[in-house]
Amino acid sequence: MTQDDLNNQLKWLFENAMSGISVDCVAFAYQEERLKVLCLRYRNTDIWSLPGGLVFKHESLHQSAFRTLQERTGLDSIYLKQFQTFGEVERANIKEVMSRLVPPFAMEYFPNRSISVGYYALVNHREVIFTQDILTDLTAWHDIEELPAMIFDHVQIINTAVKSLKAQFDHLPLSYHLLPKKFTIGELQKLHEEVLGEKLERSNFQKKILSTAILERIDERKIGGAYKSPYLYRFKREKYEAWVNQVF
Amino acid sequence: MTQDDLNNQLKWLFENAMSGISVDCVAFAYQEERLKVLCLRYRNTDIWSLPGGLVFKHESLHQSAFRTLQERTGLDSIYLKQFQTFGEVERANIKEVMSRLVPPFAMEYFPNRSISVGYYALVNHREVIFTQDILTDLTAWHDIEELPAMIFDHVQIINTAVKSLKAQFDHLPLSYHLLPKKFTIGELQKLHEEVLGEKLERSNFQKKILSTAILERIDERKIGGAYKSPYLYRFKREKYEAWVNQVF
DNA sequence: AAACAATGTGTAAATCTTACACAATGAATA
DNA sequence: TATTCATTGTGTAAGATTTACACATTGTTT
Repeated sequence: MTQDDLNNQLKWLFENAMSGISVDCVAFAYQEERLKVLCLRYRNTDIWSLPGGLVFKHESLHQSAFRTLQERTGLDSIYLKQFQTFGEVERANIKEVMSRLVPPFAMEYFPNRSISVGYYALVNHREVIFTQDILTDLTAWHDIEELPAMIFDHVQIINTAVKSLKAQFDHLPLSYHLLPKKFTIGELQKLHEEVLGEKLERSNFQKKILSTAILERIDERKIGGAYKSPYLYRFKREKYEAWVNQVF
Repeated sequence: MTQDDLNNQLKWLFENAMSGISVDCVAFAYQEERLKVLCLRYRNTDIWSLPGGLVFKHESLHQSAFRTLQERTGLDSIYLKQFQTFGEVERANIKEVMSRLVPPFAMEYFPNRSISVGYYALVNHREVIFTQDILTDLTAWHDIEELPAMIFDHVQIINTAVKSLKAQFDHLPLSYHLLPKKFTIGELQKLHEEVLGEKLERSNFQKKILSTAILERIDERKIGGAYKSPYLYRFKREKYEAWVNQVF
């Protein structure tokens, strides 16, 4: 990677993208019974950021968010939801931060102010294959309670995304995107408790979930766990898709 | 208004505002038992649009939405809520539409594509004093079921705003912004029915509303109505403000 | 003065939520 | 191998909330 390469890449990017606007993605995964967020580390620093970037002139906001995450994770099925746009004047001290992350000659490309459209994504971390890019050298899942130092207002963006996720989680079968294909009701309950931030009563949770009939029991039990082996379930494709179409 | 005036005004505007991004406001009012939206008519045309415009380099998105509505309505107390950002590539055929609304020389200022951040507002139409600007000659309330021909995707933006309003109306005392200071439970119920799009059972509605204790009964009855005069109520300031602070 | 429709209040039925009980299961323990 | 035991699956009663409807009250309408 030479200086010319970076220069050409940035030049091309800023010529083909809209100015003053970017998309940031809060990609959630459920790993080791905790909610995690996908974060990127800038090369040779301990400064992190959300995946995201400029919007090409020929792509929609949604397409931009999808492309960004696809490049990072290799996934081609990602649940994406726009949740808020961040437009405070001082939200991103671009010049100050970027002067520490890119070579001086590249600074001319960055604007004084940028507005960020926030999307949250739900992904199955088991299917993710990370890819790095020109500016970053590490991609990692971070517990939402233990975030690293992040640029701009990215911590605030994450916190807002968590609130939106909480608010919508009850109504929608969002667990579909976070759990493995087969799972137990206990695992599903743990996920709900983690997202909602409160304990749920086991037997009532089971009845409530099963009464929606969106799950189907598999003729197979979870082995290797402690004590009695619970049944495994999976989402019913028809039911799930009916819901997707209903809410658009 | 000379051509020079318009030219100077547009030149100044595009120099001092961010490019490629705008704010559009869906201002709701409750008038004659119907939900209405504030619309603007372009001079010498029958083409309408939402109030909104470019974001100045020194103002936040929220400030921009507030300024726009304040200039139009004279109000200095407006409930504002960002609800969605619209970023489809083809959402606004700017060149095509603007060529019919402004003189040819002004066309150079308009970009090919613009992203719109949508805010909905709740206003008390009784306190509104309309003001026109350089491009528009009429400001009017339109029933959300009978919208005029509008530019770009403004009809879609309105429909999305209505959905957001519906989704939030149950949880929040939004009626506060739409009703006069004093009102009857019957009037409040009509408003709820209009927003939610369904009939509500009278006596249950009354009990539910009063059980929240956010209203206080005034020692006064509504006169001039048909048959028995109902009590008048108003929102309790403490209760309402407690809620505002709680939700931020 | 009587009729009337909207209003204020009450209540029982139906539904949903919550709390807890208990037997079944199969891994853990001895 | 037998016993223990935490987890799981299911049931049920109490409590809370929602829904439907009844009825007396009120001030206008006739």
